[in-house]
Amino acid sequence: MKNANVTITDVAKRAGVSTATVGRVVGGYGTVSGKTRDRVLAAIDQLGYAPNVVAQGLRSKRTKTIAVIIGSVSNSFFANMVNAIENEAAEYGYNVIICNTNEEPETERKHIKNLQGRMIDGIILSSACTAVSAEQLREFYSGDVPMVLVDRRVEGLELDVIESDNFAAGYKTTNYLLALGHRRIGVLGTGNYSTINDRIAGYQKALADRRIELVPRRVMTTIRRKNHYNDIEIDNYFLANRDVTAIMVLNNSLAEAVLLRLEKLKLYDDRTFSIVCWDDSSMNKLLGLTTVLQFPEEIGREAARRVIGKIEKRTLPGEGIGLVGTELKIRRSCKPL
Amino acid sequence: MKNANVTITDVAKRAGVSTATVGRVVGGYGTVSGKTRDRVLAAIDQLGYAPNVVAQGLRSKRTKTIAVIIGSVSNSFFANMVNAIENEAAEYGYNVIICNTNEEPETERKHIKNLQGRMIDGIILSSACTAVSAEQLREFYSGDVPMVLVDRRVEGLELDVIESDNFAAGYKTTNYLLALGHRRIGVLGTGNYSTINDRIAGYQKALADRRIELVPRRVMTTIRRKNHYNDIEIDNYFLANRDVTAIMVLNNSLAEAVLLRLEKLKLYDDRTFSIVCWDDSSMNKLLGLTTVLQFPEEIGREAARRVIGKIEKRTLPGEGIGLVGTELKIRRSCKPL
DNA sequence: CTGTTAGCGCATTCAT
DNA sequence: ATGAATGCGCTAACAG
Repeated sequence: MKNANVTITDVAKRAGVSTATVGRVVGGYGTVSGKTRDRVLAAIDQLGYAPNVVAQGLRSKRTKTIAVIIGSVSNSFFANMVNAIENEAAEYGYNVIICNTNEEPETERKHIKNLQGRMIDGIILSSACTAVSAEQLREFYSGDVPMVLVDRRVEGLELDVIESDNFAAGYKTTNYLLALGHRRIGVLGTGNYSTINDRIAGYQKALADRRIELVPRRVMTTIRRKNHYNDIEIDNYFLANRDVTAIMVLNNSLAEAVLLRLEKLKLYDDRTFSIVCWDDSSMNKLLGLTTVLQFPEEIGREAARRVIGKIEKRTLPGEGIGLVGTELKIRRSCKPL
Repeated sequence: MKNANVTITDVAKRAGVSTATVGRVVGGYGTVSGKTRDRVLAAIDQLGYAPNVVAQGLRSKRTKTIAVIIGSVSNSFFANMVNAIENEAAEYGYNVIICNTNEEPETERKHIKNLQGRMIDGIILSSACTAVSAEQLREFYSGDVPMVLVDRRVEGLELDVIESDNFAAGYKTTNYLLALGHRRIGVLGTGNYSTINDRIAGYQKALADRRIELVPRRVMTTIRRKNHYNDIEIDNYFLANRDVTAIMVLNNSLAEAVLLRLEKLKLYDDRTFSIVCWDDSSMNKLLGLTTVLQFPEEIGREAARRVIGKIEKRTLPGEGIGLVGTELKIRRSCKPL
């Protein structure tokens, strides 16, 4: 890549004007006569001048950069979200820096610390922390840099959040299974994030609506150890819950592990029960799995607009939606009882 | 996030030394007495000072940032690669900016143009361009900024490349099918990238080794229109190639489309032929698809080390491997004839 | 071993 | 409408 060696001074010399004037036409502020503008433009073109964003940043405190902090870009939900963020940001001339936390609060802390010195204009955060103490809060966020939360809420962080309507999703999915006649419905999820908790809350509400007893052992939310799942735990769940006739698997990554175990246990082949998954994939399509579709692209797009709006202190068109809907895509993995 | 408002000057005042001295202890260069170092360190700690990377960059021409230019982070191969790049870069204190080209050379051009002014230290590029004219080449790259290619080679760009050994993969996969007794083997792929071409070259070599005739109609490489596949084209392929007994699908994204069509056409269910896919996924595992595994993490890791090595003009441990091996994961989708 | 000084490229106030 | 001058926060000579 060519280096940005040609500076505003070179352009000024070439055009026979001062650097201030060049700055005016490049930055589009102040007033410049048509004639000099043309001359400057010509010089810029001839020299192939591109403004040095770093110098601009140092001077103006704006680096046209936003950071996205997520668990991992390998997660397809985040990948699609980041993709949308990047596309949207590019529209507005922003670059995006990605930071993987691997879902470790400590790594998240490090990234934020590192970002301190980078004069980032804004942050989009899907935090690995489920709750933040007052003290941490100060370290994490003191209001200088615009920040929006995505996908998950964080207790103690009063910030804009763009997230799926997880409660509604859990509620309508459970109702769908209930309508098919299922009464003993299992739930498997991972982590203590608001996403999972909201979905489970929706599930509970649906049961309560029909005065159906909630059996705690049917809800399991801790099946992970460092990015891979514990097969034994999954097996034990199914052994202890042979009575369930339907299950909801709240994570896309978990679904694969569960199905693999079910195949081993010869449970899924027997069509012993119905199953609903979260987040679509080629697997879900090919296997005909009924799936709750989220729209990470929409969440990403909106999050990008939201931060950029805050950065530029203006309202971007379409801004305002914090809750993004979901769709229950019915395929053939749920049967009436 | 807190802003990086406390500067080197504040620290200097606090510690009762000059800014130069602070710079020395922060930057770890020059010589500082133990006593003053302690005083500076204490001041830094008290003030919560973090160096302003933007100012550092402007001054030292090093922003500790590398850019990754890819088709899309939504592509799981790239997502895993980017993930590894970010992890590795973080180890060395670098941030990574992602740029999606959507596989459009024009968008790629725009990103590179934008990057010009950002004082990026290095670039990792998976180009949407299959060949670059000498003129374009000059615009793209003049050697000032270290750049390495990943996944794909670009004709006319004499740069380090980190890629899968696609030729070997195509060769061994074809030989595997030949060993099972297949003689009429179909190939479906997308794009004119070196990846696809190399795999096909391996296929051709394997056939030639056994003096088996190459039938052009069995090789199809143009089934895409703007990120989605043309079902009719896929159907036509299979109608025109009813005689093939095995197929190799060279793209992960294409595999899904192909399987979906096969399901519709009732071809796969009939076990009419054997199938090998590229790049693993939950679908491949659940469906028992024999798959050529690539290692995007390894490619990403190596690419990161390579650019950083070039940036810092030193050799990082383990550096040097440009060709990353693949693994033919045999499952149950290929049957002897 | 440490301080002084001079920019890096640009935006911006103050003159003119 | 335009130019001169200043400084953003830091590094790197150069002195001492």
